[in-house]
Order: sequence, then structure tokens, then C-alpha cells
Amino acid sequence: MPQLNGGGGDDLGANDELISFKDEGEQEEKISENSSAERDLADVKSSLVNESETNQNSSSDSEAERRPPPRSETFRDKSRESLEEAAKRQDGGLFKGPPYPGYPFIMIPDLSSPYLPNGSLSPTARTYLQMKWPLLDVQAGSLQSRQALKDARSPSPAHIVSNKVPVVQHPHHVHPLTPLITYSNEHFTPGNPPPHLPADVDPKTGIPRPPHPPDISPYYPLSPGTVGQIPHPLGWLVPQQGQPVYPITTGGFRHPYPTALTVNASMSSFLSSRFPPHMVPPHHSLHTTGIPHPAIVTPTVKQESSQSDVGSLHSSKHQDSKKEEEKKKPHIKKPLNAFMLYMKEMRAKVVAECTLKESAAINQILGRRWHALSREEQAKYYELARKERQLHMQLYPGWSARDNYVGSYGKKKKRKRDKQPGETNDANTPKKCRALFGLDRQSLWCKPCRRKKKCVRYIQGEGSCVSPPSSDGSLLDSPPSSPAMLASPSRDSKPQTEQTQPLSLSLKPDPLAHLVMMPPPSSLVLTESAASKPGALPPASCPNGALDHPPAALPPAAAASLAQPSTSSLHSHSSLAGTQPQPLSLVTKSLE
DNA sequence: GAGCCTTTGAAGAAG
DNA sequence: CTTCTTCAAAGGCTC
Repeated sequence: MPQLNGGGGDDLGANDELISFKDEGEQEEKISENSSAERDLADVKSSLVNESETNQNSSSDSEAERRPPPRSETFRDKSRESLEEAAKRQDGGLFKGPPYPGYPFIMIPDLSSPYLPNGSLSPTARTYLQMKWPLLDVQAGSLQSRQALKDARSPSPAHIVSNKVPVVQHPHHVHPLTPLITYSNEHFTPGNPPPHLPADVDPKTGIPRPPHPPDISPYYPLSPGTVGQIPHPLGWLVPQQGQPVYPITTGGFRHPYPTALTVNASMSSFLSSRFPPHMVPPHHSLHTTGIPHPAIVTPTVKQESSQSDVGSLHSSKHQDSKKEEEKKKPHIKKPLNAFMLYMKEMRAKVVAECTLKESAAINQILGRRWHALSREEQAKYYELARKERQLHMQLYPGWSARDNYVGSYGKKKKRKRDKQPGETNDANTPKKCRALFGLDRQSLWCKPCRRKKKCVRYIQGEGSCVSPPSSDGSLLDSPPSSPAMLASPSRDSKPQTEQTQPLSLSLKPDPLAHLVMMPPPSSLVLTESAASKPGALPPASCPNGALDHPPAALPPAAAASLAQPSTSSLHSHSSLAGTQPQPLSLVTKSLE
């Protein structure tokens, strides 16, 4: 595999990716030191990202997995290969065949980003995306005026080549994992693009490519109100009046970065020549880099009107205008992480299988299924998530997750339910092995703590680490062979006592009880469970057994009394889903 | 109607 | 550096 000079500064590399290399190197060390060393969750998941990158080029390249090159090099190479392959095939075969067939790919223009070296991209760099939303031929417009500004700001040419863009998301009727985005390594290649090159020319043939619609991830749905306002399929690209636009405005972001998405003159002329003027959205008084995007949700008009009657004082005027601007600031949602992408895909399936509608219950199921996924399967989602982040970063260079924190969107802070005394986060409860045992007794620490990873939560008084609620159930329902599970901190947990059982599967009177085909053996009934989580959802279960709520960390005795419903069978979601007609019994008991 | 529930992961804030 | 918190999606539920 060709190795590029791994120049630093690839800020687009996600943390997990960076970690992956570090951790895998660490893993190598460990392997050499101790053959029984296990990777923790972070290691595995990080490696999944790397693996997915590797698989992009060669699914059988085990060597790459065993010895991942430095992250930046790998990514560049793979991105380049992906790009080249995509350029060859334009069928978007970034992932080999399923599970994402059938979606046309589109291109988005080169993105110049301050995060990228020299803030510019290669003129041949393209991003391919799969179309998911209905395409509408709509007049592109008023790009020229914006373009002039953008061109003045951005040194890199853009290559918008299409006038089609999806504008409506159909959450449950489309494959959620459609945005198969290849990021050209050239995105990260230092050096300014040759300005003389045509905007959209096939690097191999030299023939101008057919126009490809720019696209963005479909995971940034417009708010219902804004959808109706979208008169243009270039939605997020073309400024619209009254349409949510991503303004890198003065108050919009802490860092007024230059445009992330530039539209060059060719695109502008293309659009203006292709579409009648009346279709051209009027120039909006937005930042020239305003990028309408499904991720953008504008604040309600109500909020704006409250700011409309401003006082006459100049200072107050200024402040008010600032406030107004802030309120008008569209809400750019966070990119979805791997699990969220997975949930989007699988939710409908679970709903169909289990006839559940409560998201909380479904999410529990999905969480377990997630852990049951193989590395390869998870890798797909990590890869997608990584691309989501990259795309998001390119589209919104100045955006920060902090922007969506309290107050930034005018919505109230989501408050977690107050922790009950005695819960794991209680201030008086020692949470970390290090705090409890001290540095000189590291042998007593849980494994994550020994590895300086996040401690599985220590429950007071038991001298053992208890898996967090999210993974406790997985202890039993996920296959031991599952890398995710092997990597999970929970696997390091020592046997738990009943007192230390996490209570994630606490029950109300179970409206889902009908879904459980087999009553839980009394020996499996958790004695305490639930009790402490009055608001907890009932355990979700699927008739097909694919979805189960295994004991939330069974007491050893209870586990032993599991009359050999061998843990292996209990562990495997996948196998259960596919082969086992009987669902796992719930081992939590009703509060009744 | 706002917020909670529930999941995992990413990112930022805080100590 | 570690830990904690918030937010992404989703829809039913509670107050």
C-alpha cells in the first residue's frame, strides 16, 4: 500500500480514529507482553473505525488490520482509493454491495475548510453521497452574487455540478445509512488546488463529469416548518428566504471561519443557465457561506417576534440585534454517531418485529443488538459516523457541539433525572477503583481502571465494579465472542452481588409482558432490580427472541441456577434472532 | 407542551 | 488527564 508522508494536521481524523491507532499499538504491545490481553471497548471500537477504513479498500486485507499504518496515512490512502474507485464506477460502490444498494450517488463540491491543510482542496476532490430524498429539479439561483463573495473568500474552487438535492427526509421509509460518503484524501492533501483545472473533470479521462447533485447527509432533517419553506432542492446550498440557512454569522459561531462550501463560477453559471430566473432564490442577507442544510433547524418565529420591538437606545439596539441574530441562528444538529445511525436503520425493524413503539424500550433493544453486532457490522456504522462527522465538519467548520448546549437553541436544558442517593453517581459513593483502593492496590482495580480507562462504575461497599446499566444486560445476552462485548468494560466486571446490580431493567407493571413467551424462571427473577427506577421502562422483548432483556447482571447463584440455558445461547442476539424461535425470558421481575 | 425515558458515542466543560 | 454532562434519534408517556 502506498504510503504518503503522513503529515500531521489532519484534524478531520476523528478522535476514535486517532485513538484506534494508538490503542492498537498499545494492543500490540500488550499482545507481545501478554497474550491474554484483551482490548477494552475503546480499543475495539476505535479499531472498528480503522478496520472499516481498511475494509473500504480491501475487505480481505487482514494485514492492514493487524498492522494499521499511521492514521493519517491510512485514511489518505484509503480515501484516495475510494475516490478513485468511485470515480471509476460512479455507482457509488464505496461499500461493497449491500447493505446500501440502490441509492444514487451524488457529489458535493469540494469543500474548503480551515481545518484542511491550506484551507483548500484539490479540484478533483469530490464527495459522493447517496441520494435518499426525492429529487426535484428546481432553479438554482442567486448563486452568482454569493459566489462572487465566496470566491473572494475561498481560494479553492468549488465544483458544484448538480441542481438536484434531496429536501425531504422520510425517516422510516428510507435506508438510514444511505449517505455513503467518500472523502477524498485530497481533501486533506496539503497544497492549493490548481486553479486552472476545470471544476469537474474526471481525473482519469479528462472528460467533464456529468453533473452530480450536491448532497449532504440525510441525517440532518429539517424541521417540519422549514421543510415547507424550501422552494429549492439545493436546499442547503442555495440561500432561501425564510429558509434555514447555516449562517456563519457574526454571532453564529465563535469562530467565523471562511466558507466550508464554495460554489464556483462554473457552478453558478451552470445553475443560472439551467434554471429560469424566477426559480432563483433571492439573495438572502445571510453570510455568504450560508449553507442550508437539513441539519439546520431554525428557531421558531415566535422566538424571533419576541425580539422584534427593540428599544430605541443604540446600545440596547445593538444588544437586541445581537440577541435576535442569535435567536435566528439556526440550530445545527450534531452529527449522528455510529449507534445513532444504527438505531435509525434498525428502529423500524425492531418496531415491526416487536410491535413496540416506545422509543425507550426500542432503544434498549437496539443497545443490546448493537453489542451483539460483529466487529464488521459495527465497523460499517463507525465508518459512516466518521464520515458524517467529517461532512458535518466540512459543512460547518465553525460549528461546535457547544453551540447546541444549553440556551443556544432556545430550548430548555435537558436535565437528566436527578440521581437518587445511592445511585452510582452519588457524590458520596466512591466511583473509581483508584479512589477506593488507591494506587498501591491496583490489583484490586477493575480492568478499565488499570488501563486508565473509564472505570466501570464502582458501587459502594461491594468492592467490585459494576457494569453500567447500558451494558450490564449485555453481559449475558451478548455472545462472549462478540468483539464489542469482549471489549465492553462490563466484561471486566467482577461478579456482582444483588446489592450491586445495576437497575437498568427495572420494570413497571409490564405492558410488554405479553411479548414474553416464556415466563421468567423464578430463579432468574431479580430480587431488587427495578425498584429503584420507577420511571424505567418495562423490559422490551421480541417474540422472536431477537430482543431480549437478559438478567441485568445476575447474581452468581441465579446465574448458576440458569439450568444451562447455556450462556452461549443467552449471549447470542444474532443467533437468537435468526434461529431461536423462543425468546429469552425476562429475568427482571415486575414491580408487582 | 415541555420534559422524561432509553440507548451509545462524540464532544465539551469542569475539576 | 479524568470525569461528568449534554446532545444527537425516536415516540410514548407524564405532569
